[in-house]
Amino acid sequence: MTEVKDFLDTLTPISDETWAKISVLLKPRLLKKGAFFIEEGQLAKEIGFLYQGIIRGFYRNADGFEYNKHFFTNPSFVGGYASLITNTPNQISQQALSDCQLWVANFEKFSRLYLSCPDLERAARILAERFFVQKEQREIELVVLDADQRYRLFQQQFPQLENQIAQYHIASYLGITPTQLSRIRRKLAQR
Amino acid sequence: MTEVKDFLDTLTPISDETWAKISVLLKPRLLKKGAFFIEEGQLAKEIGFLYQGIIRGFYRNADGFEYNKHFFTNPSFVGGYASLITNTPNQISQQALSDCQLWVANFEKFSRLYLSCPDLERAARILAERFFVQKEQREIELVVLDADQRYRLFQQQFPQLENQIAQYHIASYLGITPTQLSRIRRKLAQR
DNA sequence: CTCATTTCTTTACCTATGTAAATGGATTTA
DNA sequence: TAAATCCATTTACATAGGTAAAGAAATGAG
Repeated sequence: MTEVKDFLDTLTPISDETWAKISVLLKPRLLKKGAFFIEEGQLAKEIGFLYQGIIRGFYRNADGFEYNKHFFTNPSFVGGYASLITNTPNQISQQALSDCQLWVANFEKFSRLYLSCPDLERAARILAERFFVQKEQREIELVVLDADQRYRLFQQQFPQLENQIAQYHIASYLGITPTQLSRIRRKLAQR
Repeated sequence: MTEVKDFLDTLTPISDETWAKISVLLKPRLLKKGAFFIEEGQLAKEIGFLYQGIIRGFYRNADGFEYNKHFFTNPSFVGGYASLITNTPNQISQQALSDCQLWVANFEKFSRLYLSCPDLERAARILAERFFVQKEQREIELVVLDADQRYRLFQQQFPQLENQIAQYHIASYLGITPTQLSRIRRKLAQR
């Protein structure tokens, strides 16, 4: 479980007492490629820590249209964050794009520790702040950049991912169709 | 200053001791229509609480292109949140769209209170979580909805705002040009 | 009230991207 | 190996939205 402790310590130092309380909540879980960690429409109950593998988080509407919001690569927290926080049903799903290994905890128990562990609540604050900063950045990119700039940015931000996942997942992350991504790739290759 | 206390209490109850420490940091400020609270390129130093007026937060690139990320209406915290958190220069600016009244505090002093006031750090955590949820929602809307659906959503979410600010500010919030917004408005009016 | 400025709308044209369908390569399954 | 499936690419066409410029309407200053 050292993966979790190390990650938390990068946010803020976690005391041994706090870590003792956290660690008893963590259970190992394997997720086979294609399996879901969370699905839309359900109330999220668990928070996960991905220490091996790739997970996509995506929005799916009633027509079956899918938009890949994010690719999670280890190390990273995963889970229906908005659902956990607001206690409303998940709008998004998370699915393994490779075989994955996680530590999983009940979020209700986890977040109850905030009351007795200010250092953990601090870590949670810092994590939420970082999530916000990431989302704000993504928002700007979606509006200000066109699709081929977003594609090149994706290549920089996830350099190892392009060969590991399907093109249509990348297209979906960029907010375009596989057709358009193919056009962009052709144009870029012509130089 | 009760506006600030009341707002914090909606996040989590704030003790009298904590409030005493916060309140000495707060200074009143007037912002005339058109004035900036923060500007891009600078390091943010202050956090503000808007209790009267309208402020736009926007991104501006090197070509002068502007994208209105958000409209702040009272009551609301304002400030270069990402800049404050990450201690990097602001990417965004915030400008008064009407005469505004704020309470302003030095963020460094404010956030140092987290160490001695767990209830304030809790409020900060909850606020960051809410900001994240808002941004995630906005991201989905930008990708999944087309411009006229986003326009109708804007009308619902800011019902009082449409008559108070310029069309081109709304267009910029929607991620389109005033030309396109005008086309959308014409089409909607024809029904 | 009048003139000047700003904002909104309209038009013509152009581009990025979507849709649907066909093709061919790659991978999986029988 | 053969068949079936999945995936990336390509093509033709349709549409949302951008750009530039002009005109109309609203706002503001003197």
